[in-house]
Amino acid sequence: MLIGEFARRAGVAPSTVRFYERSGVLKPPDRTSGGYRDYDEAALSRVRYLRRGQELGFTLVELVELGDLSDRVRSRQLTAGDVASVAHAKLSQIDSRIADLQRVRAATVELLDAQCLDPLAPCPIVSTLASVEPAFAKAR
Amino acid sequence: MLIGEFARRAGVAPSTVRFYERSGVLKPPDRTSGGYRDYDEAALSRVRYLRRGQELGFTLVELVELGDLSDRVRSRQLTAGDVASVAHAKLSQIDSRIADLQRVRAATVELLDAQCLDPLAPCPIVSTLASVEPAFAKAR
DNA sequence: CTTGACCCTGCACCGTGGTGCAAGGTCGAC
DNA sequence: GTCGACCTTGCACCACGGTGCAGGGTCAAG
Repeated sequence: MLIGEFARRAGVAPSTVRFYERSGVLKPPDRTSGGYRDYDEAALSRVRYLRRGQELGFTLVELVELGDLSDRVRSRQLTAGDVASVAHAKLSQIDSRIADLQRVRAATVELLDAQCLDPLAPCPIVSTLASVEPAFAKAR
Repeated sequence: MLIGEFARRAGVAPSTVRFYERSGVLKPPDRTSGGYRDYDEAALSRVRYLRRGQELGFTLVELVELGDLSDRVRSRQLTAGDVASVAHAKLSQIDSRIADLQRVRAATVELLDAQCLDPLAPCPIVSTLASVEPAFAKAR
């Protein structure tokens, strides 16, 4: 499969596919006799994995690391303990992100319930976001 | 309050505060007689609001728009319907983001339960991210 | 009246995640 | 054999969210 069809099926631009290769997050495919990139289904999964992960807020570097991690697990170069500690850390990150979003969601529902339409009350979304201690804000 | 103390209390670097001003997301503060920026508590809330929103994945532009929106609601320049349609759109965005994260969370828990330690099975996180149709992936 | 901590402006630079373009090569159809 | 669609490389450029530095000013303490 040449880059045009490949990119279409992956839902990205050909230039993005070349960019992924250049960046080292997608391994260089085989080439046809004419020098064209020739992709297989595995490469398609890889790109979909990257796109999906990006949508969820992971960086390309994190996605590469995550993939490497699961590779090392499969090739038994990693103990269960190694994985557990990485997974635990990731889990608490994800949990606090979900909790944050649920707070914003609740504030949005409040907004929808027209509580924010009272010109004297502060917008619940804005005040939810504003009322945060610096120590918390620093935890990025 | 001068920029140093202000930045410390907001949990950001002074250069970041100047950047926010330059970018138009933080309104220029008063100046002391010596020409120093002189911040008040309201500015502090504003920066905390921006940082918090950024953590939740909003861009600076979105946060400015959100703030403007709630200002216009308070000054009655906007109808309830205007707000409702914006809020509805935001709500479904937030909901699908939460659902996505919960899927990744479930996959991470699976990983923790050592299901991924079977060298023959695919890592549930990686496969959750990879098994996505392009139509879905395009919906950004 | 100097020293040191802090502040000012302007400008260049950084990483991340791409997009666009020029100049040229490949290939199937006509 | 030439047309058009597609591919190649390399390089420049973009938006975003900053960071860093030079060259200079302000101000309180000693």
